[in-house]
Amino acid sequence: MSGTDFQCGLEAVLALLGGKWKPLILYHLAGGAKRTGQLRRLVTNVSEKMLIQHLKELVEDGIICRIDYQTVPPHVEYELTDFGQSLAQLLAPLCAWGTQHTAEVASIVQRRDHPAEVA
Amino acid sequence: MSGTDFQCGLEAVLALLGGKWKPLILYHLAGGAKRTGQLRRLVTNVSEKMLIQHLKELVEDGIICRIDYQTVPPHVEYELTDFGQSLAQLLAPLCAWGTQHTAEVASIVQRRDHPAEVA
DNA sequence: ACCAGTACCGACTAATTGGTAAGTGTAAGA
DNA sequence: TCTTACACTTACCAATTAGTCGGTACTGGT
Repeated sequence: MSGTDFQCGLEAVLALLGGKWKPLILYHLAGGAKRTGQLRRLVTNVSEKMLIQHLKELVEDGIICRIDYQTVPPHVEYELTDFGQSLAQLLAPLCAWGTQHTAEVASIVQRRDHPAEVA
Repeated sequence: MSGTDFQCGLEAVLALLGGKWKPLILYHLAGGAKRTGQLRRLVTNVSEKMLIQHLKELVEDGIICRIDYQTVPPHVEYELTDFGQSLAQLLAPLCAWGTQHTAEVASIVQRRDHPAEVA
């Protein structure tokens, strides 16, 4: 046994998308190729280190590909592969659900921070 | 600002399902109420501590509910709430994708463990 | 009497993950 | 010339997350 056997497809997906920002990166890349700096601004709060680290992992996993324009002030873009596309499309329903329940989720998360403040 | 503002619905979902085993727990609970020991056996590799911790969080977040039969050798069951149901249903497509691409994902994950062993 | 099992708690430790801050080399703009 | 920006790296530290082990209160089987 190698830990590579998934008891349910969910685990396979989780193995690919584990990492605080990966789903967000995929989401933004679903709208087309972006360069590094663009992503850093789109995925607010991500540190440069984590962005690049996750980007590298996603490239290694064949989910996105890196396009280097070989110019001297560097210009690099990232784009979803077909595999990544199919994965990114799965996120749309989650995103929609989250948008619908934003208020509910926000109040749940707040309740976690300030415990029992209600009557 | 409180960190409770999501730039995309995805973050809301992630706020609820962050935790190594939560998606798996929801998945198993989608098949009906289960008692603690059952879940511990279903979600293989989970430690008792993590299971219970996640279960508690999910209860606090209103995603599942705890049914205590008040018997003396304790008997407790966990069941999805309506809210949790709607969340759990989102996981089905992910699970299906993972099942379809199991082989591909498995080889990707292995490539991460043993770096460059190929010709 | 003793051990196993139920659901759960708490202290302590280990591993993973995330974050900060600095530096690289080049070139365009002020 | 001095600063900014590009994409990225490295070293180091903090926070989160997970895991181990032992204990609780009770009962049923042997």
